[in-house]
Amino acid sequence: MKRRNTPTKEAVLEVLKTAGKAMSQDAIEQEIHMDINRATIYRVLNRFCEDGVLHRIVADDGKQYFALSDKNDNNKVSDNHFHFKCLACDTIECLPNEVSFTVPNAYSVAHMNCVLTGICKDCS
Amino acid sequence: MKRRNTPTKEAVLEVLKTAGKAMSQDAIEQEIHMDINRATIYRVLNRFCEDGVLHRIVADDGKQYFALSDKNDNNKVSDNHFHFKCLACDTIECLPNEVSFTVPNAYSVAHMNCVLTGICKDCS
DNA sequence: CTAACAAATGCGACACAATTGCATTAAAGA
DNA sequence: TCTTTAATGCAATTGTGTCGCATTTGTTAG
Ligand SMILES: [Mn+2]
Ligand SMILES: [Mn+2]
Ligand SMILES: [Zn+2]
Ligand SMILES: [Zn+2]
Repeated sequence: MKRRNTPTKEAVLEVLKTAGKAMSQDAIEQEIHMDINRATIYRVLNRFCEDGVLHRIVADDGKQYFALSDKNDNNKVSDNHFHFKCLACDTIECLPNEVSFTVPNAYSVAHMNCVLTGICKDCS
Repeated sequence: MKRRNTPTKEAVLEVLKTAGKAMSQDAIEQEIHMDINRATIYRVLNRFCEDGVLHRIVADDGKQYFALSDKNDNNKVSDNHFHFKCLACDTIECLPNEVSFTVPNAYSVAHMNCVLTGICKDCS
């Protein structure tokens, strides 16, 4: 079960670091200058999510997008921030703003997927 | 462009009213005791969303769920509340709690899709 | 009540995202 | 260098949602 270092892993991570925004599998594949199989990219992305290196955002198009995770002090993944999808430039990004919520009694929240849609700073 | 009343429309609405929670197309189809085509149900649901009768939630499984809209005073649809997906009973429901957010300067928000996941009151 | 128009439906095909089984390749430690 | 098994490529598969087109049916005008 120990993870191995592979060119694919590094390439995927590099693309996401450079982009600085959330990306889908096909967007990543386009940016990678290597011929890597679709399924492999998905597997790499899923493993990164399991390991807390990335986090997954599901947008209202039903597609999965992936972005780097900043782990906090406790090495715990935090997906507790809003995401923003721009209707103009079609970019999905992590906002710094935390999701603050209250839920009715006896509900407990394990994780969240919150996407705001509108016009981003670059397109306004 | 004027809408017509059909048995399908009424059946779909009835199912959603009775359920009192968000449902996917296939869940609705199972609950309807009529043989209605998949595409037709989708078209009915889409029309209801256009008309503000329903609103659409995209969960983190990438699927669309539909729930009744309470229109507010101005007859405007409000999807600005949290949704909750229970990991135990697999139910998706509208929470009464509003989504309050702040976004960085020059961002403008048109709509939102916020789903919290965890354990609901019935399952805790 | 009937005819005419167009909205709604059924059916099949399609598009697309994501996953899976299985044979093959290659990373890492001994 | 050898062994182990994680990672990959490929093809097939699953699943959701949409679309074109012929047909049906709700609505309204006459
Ligand atoms: Mn994020
Ligand atoms: Mn809702
Ligand atoms: Zn933008
Ligand atoms: Zn529950």
